[in-house]
Amino acid sequence: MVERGELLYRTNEPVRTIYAIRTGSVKTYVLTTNGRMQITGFHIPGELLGLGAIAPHNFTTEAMALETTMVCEVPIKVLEAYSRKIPSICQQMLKILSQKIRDNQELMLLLGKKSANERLATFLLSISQRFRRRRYSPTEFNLSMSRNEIGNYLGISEETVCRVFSRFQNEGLLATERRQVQLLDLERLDNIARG
Amino acid sequence: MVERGELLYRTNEPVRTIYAIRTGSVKTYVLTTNGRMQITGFHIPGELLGLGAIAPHNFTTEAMALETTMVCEVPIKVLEAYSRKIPSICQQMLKILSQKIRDNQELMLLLGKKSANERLATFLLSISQRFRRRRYSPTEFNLSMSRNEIGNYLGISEETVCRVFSRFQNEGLLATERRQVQLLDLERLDNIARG
DNA sequence: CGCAGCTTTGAACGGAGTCAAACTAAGTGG
DNA sequence: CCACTTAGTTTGACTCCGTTCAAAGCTGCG
Repeated sequence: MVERGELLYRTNEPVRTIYAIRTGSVKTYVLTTNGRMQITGFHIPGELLGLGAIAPHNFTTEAMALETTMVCEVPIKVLEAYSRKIPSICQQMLKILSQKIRDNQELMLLLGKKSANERLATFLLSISQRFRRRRYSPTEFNLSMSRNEIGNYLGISEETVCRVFSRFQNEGLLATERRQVQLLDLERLDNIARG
Repeated sequence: MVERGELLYRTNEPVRTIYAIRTGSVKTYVLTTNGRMQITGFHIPGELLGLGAIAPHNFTTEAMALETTMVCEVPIKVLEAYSRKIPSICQQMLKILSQKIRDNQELMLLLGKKSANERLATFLLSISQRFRRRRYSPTEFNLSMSRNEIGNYLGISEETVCRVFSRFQNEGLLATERRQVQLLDLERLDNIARG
């Protein structure tokens, strides 16, 4: 159980456990030597955290709770014990790391090649799809992260995030009241996201 | 043996073999549905290609030779056979995927948070370090990729790449004649790269 | 030689950043 | 319970970095 703003782990810390999110949400990010931050992911219940650092043995990212969050901690020792008994565990872990690589590739494409409109549309649809998979409403949800955090993640300023939200609202693509969002035209959002 | 411009593999193709580069160089990239491209890495002798796609079983990136390149192909079957005999192979693969995730995190930081100057300085120093590790000169080398490809990788236009090269040359940080580069002040470049 | 591709530089434009200010919601403590 | 504080959101005005468009120069190859 961690409160908003608390860290699950920090950069360079040895990896002792990995985390499964039960409730709440978490952001992960990397830091430059001079303190700049790039958020690399937002994580919701059902997702695993920390596996990406399992081979270097030290965390390369930091994880902070966006709200009160319940996590299930799995000690590395336990994981190793299982993987000796069941070799397919290693296959599973390869699969999870592969998925992470693909997610990162998508984010790089966004950061390197997309406009502000395309970035926010992509972001909202990605949230929508993850909620759909978990049987939450894919069109009406509450964002647990601030405009600032969205902007950081998407590589744009928080003001630009606000402006794009306003534009989308004026064009009837969505309705938003602070962090409450209702997607009104998924198809058109999809067209924008694809560029 | 592949010639400049030839593909080692393409997106969605099933993964039958992975590749070790012997000589030459290769770029890997992801594509959007509408054909935009983001280069995700340049690869030099000694590096492995294709492992990132081992779990989804289909390539998510494409790999193209930047020049005449010799690769050693390792069939997945062989890899699997070994990994049944030697479990530590799986650990090795986890390590390689972890490294790839860290590389991608660094690139995301660059794409999301760095200026054009910082991007090119970071890029040149990264090349420099990789050459140093392979016992090539870390200060004098020949780039195998075009300005256009550098720009695509760094998320800036080819013209901006040219302009930053010119700036750096005027400030005595490096000397460049087309693709031949000589780094003259690693320390100052490092300061720029850190931002 | 002549062409095609790559590189370089200039000029003008524009999207997003920055700075600033008004507004809102949510705490917090008296 | 309410005044006050604080964090977050929104909008406007201006600026600037990097893009785009255009043109000229260079290089290597057929």
